[in-house]
Amino acid sequence: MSKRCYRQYCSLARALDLVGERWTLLIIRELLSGPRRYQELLDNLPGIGTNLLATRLRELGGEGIVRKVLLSAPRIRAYELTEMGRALEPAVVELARWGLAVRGQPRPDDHWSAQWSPLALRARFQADKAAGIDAIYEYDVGGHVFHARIRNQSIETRPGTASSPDVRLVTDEETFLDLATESLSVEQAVESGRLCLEGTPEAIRSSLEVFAA
Amino acid sequence: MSKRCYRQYCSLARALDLVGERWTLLIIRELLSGPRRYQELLDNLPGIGTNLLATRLRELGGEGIVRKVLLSAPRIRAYELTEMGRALEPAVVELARWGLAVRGQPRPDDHWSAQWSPLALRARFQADKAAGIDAIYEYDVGGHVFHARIRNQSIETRPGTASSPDVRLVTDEETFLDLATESLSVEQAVESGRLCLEGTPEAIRSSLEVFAA
DNA sequence: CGGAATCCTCTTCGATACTG
DNA sequence: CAGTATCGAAGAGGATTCCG
Repeated sequence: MSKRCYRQYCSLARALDLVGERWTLLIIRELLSGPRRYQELLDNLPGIGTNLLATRLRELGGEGIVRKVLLSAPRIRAYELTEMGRALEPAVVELARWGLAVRGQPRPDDHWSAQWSPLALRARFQADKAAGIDAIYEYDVGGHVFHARIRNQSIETRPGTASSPDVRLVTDEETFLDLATESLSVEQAVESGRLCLEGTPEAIRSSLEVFAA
Repeated sequence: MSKRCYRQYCSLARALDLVGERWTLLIIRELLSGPRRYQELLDNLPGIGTNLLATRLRELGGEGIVRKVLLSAPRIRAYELTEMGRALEPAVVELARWGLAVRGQPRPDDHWSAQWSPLALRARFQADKAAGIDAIYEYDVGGHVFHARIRNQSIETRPGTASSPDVRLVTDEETFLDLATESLSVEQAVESGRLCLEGTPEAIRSSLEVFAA
């Protein structure tokens, strides 16, 4: 009757007992950028099936990884990560970092969302190249705005604008994807007007270098 | 007829397409400690079912994550990680680190193996407490010997003895497990003769502190 | 209308038995 | 010892229906 599990006293096996099932870590990925409503999750997880999403959310709720909340303003129901859920972030980032090397090029019917940009940036972040950098970079990818704070050779990302970013990067979704897949260089993107970079030349250089392939 | 996948251009989703299926990351965990033969994998993964192990190994082989090798001396077949496979280590460690907080106590029929001790140590390793430490610790857990090298606030573990370790820790499997679950303190274990620690008092103190809960 | 539970089909899993 | 074959059980995916 109870959920399938590995029956091993190993912290990896226990972690996988809780979040190792199909779709679970992708749900966590969605919620890592903030509370989301049921329909938003369905939209960004094409193929999941409504029953499975409901089941996963219930399980994650029971395990204390996700909780239901009422967003203020328009009081609508949504799901958000608990502290235990947010603690999965390093693991998610490391998996994504590994995935970078194996992901290849997009396939014709691959889904893609600008909401994944913060995770993509964090996966590409290279701590060793960030020594001595203390800066805030703001990104606007087709209207999805977020910013990253680089400090102590680590990175944090948050939704929304930053108060006084050292660099602002504005582009559309297609260009950002082209940059991510390295089918377009930053120089080409700027020259063709598809990418706008604001900041001192030195700050811009740093902001690109810490994510260099 | 190809394998089930998420059809998302996201490096996390791609990673999970390759290693997100049931048992896969546990197979990787086993192989992270070195080449293993088919039967060894079956023994340490109770419940996996021989067909599923064969299927996973075939898939991982096709993806370039695992390869078959012939061990020298007695020429026996075994499986080992490719470089791409070993690159999963940080992700596995981060998942295990998260699992530490949620794993609870062993359940009656949980399987446990001393071979998981290196991973357990790495999951508990606290980089911030390792500043200034450059040392080698050797562990003998019921005859399973491995050593850890701490340097630059990072840890590496390898099977076998070290040439001149700063600390040697010798214990039996049960005691190591009791220490891991924190149902026994190091002091109690030493007093009762279940744990033997060799090294200078300062080195011993450090060797415990970097893994402190 | 958004948020889920139900139903049904297909795939995967797990256990055992079997083979090179 | 290293797998393959088989089959019942459980899980996944899609459409539809129900609930508020």
